[in-house]
Amino acid sequence: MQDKGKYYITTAIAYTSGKPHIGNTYEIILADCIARYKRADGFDVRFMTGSDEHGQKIESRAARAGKSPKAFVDEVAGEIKRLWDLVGTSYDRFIRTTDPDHERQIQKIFKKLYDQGDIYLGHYSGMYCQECEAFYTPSQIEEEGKCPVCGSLVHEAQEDAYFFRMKKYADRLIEHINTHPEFIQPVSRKNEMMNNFLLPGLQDLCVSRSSFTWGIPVDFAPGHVVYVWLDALSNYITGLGYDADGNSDPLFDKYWPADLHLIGKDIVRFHTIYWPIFLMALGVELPKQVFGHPWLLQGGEKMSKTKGNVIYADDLVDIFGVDAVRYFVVHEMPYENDGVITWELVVERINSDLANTLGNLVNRTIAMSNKYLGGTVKDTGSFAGLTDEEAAKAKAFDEDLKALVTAAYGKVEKKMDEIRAADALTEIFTVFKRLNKYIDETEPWILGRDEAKKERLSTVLYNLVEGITMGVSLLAPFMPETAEKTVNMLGTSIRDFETLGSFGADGGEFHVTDKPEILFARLDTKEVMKKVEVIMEKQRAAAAAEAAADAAEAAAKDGAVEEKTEEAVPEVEKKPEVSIDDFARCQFQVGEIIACEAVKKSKKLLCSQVKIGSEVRQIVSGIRKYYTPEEMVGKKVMVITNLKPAKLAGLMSEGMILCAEAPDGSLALMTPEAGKDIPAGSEIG
RNA sequence: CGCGGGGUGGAGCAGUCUGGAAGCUCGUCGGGCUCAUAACCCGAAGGUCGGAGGUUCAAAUCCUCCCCCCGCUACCA
Repeated sequence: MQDKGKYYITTAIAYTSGKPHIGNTYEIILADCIARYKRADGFDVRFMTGSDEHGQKIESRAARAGKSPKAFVDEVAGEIKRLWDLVGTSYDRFIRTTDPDHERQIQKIFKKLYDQGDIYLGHYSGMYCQECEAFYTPSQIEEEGKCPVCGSLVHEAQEDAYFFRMKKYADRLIEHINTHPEFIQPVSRKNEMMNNFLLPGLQDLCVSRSSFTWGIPVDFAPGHVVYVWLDALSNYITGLGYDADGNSDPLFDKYWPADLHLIGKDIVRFHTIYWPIFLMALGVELPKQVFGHPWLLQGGEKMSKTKGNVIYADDLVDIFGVDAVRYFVVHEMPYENDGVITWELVVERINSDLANTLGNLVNRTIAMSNKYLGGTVKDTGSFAGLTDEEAAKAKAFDEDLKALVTAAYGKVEKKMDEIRAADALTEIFTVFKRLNKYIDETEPWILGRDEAKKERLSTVLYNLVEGITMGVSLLAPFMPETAEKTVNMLGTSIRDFETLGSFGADGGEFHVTDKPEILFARLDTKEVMKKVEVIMEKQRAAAAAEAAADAAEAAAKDGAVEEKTEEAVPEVEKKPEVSIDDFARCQFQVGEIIACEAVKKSKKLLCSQVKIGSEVRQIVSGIRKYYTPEEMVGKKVMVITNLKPAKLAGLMSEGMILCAEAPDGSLALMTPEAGKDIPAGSEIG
């Protein structure tokens, strides 16, 4: 095979705070498809992925689990690696930021940057959210001191910290981006980076922390650990044996700079601004390209545990098999917009593309080869037994078929060069669709009835076997197991890409198996959904347990501050004991809702007129998601009536209608027992 | 005027940068075929490309204004 040089591809390293879902796994699968494709295409490929294991969040998760941070990340990294292996990824190294060689290099890099004046000591102050591991400006903080992102409490924090002088390199980076239009992909991201960060002026980046200990120690500054981005991003070079003192491993010299950093669109900024600047400071070449891929959404929404709609790779693989999952995620992801996954969509794709188009094609080809020719097909080149007219038609069919099949590689290559993997798959499947059509054109079952046309029949089936083999060879990087199984059944082998330009490169005779296996059986959505229900049920239970633990932890940390938690089981945070007098200060009464309408300016609020004894009060409630204005009217509800009035979405609210909140967040009104006629205004106590 | 992403035949999308016959997959309907996994092949119906203006010989594509949907943000007593 011809040598096209080296190709170094990386994925983002996964954060070891929990199990990655299929959206995260997509990135690894895509990277693997590219890596396998490049290998097959003649490149010397190095493919690296791994896990990001430091930080305060992990420190506290570990503490909660009663484990040391190392034991905790060992477990999670093991889980991540298991998933990556499960989907068949062919990485050359799975790097962990806790690997000793990585840690040692990070310390040296930090020292080097400090010594040359790129890093300086300063201090950081602001409101800090532990859950997000981020500081927020006062304007971002919600009332009650909550984090704008995750809603947990933020703390006033100040700490000594080392900073990196970003401005120093900004002009060089802008120049680089302008002169290398391929550097940031898709291009829309490039404009975002330029307009939002680079052109307004970069802020220095905090690169150390002293408020927690689970990180790589800064060796010359006790109490400081290296903060996430310098630590995590550097994996791309430490994983190749980069050495800050100039004694890098030959691997580094060979594979760096990276040809492609494949990452999610949310971390484009770090990879196209901070990472290149770090490299400039180190005097190391910049990566050639950063591709920020879109997200895979569950039915149009982000996957979240509290919504209970997370889809995991292992569950998908259990039900559909590895290759079907790989096919789905790669095929379904558009280039720039987010893709959608639902269980139903997976079934649909598998049935139409994998079972009907590919599986059935292979099956019918093998069946006919056995039925008519005893399993041996060969290119006879003969049109014996055909009329001149039939022969002419036959020739035209063959030529048309061969033209399409031999052109496929070029088309796929072009798509893969642009990292348009979904389009590449589509190109490959047009080959299989064309082959199905060829069967109808040539009608082998009719040829099979006439002994005189047997040679032509053999050629037809040979063309099919050959065409499938060529198509499947292109498919192999995406669906390795399927490709292997198919060529085994056909009695052929996976072809080198460089042979795909000509038809019949591998000889003129094949022997297909007499025991064909169904590659992809058609699936019944209902059957699949039954299994899915079981999985989702399990997941909800697990999420409930985790959320309860989170809530407990938050409560322990913040003291008994009242907080609306999202726990999924009715394990409610305990409040401090109150005296009967405290309780007696609250006044609860029965109210009857006499009118109710949705609040225009809000999505969540209902505005009710509530009759309480002789007065009518206006109360605004956040229950629109669970009750319509119509069904509210006439209900008798429990109201706290001496609550200080407040303005909500511009409307006065004089009191609060009490509800019970179920684990999933849904609400139910508290109403007097059915059958007892309690007048509106009655006191509850 | 909070930020961002969208609105293209029943569903999901491509096409928009670089104007030039509206395309793909699924579904529906009709036909063909019987080798095959009720699969495969052919054909048809179905869209004023969110709306209104404008530029142009020509607009899904460029310009202006407006409407709607989805995230984020805020209200959730």
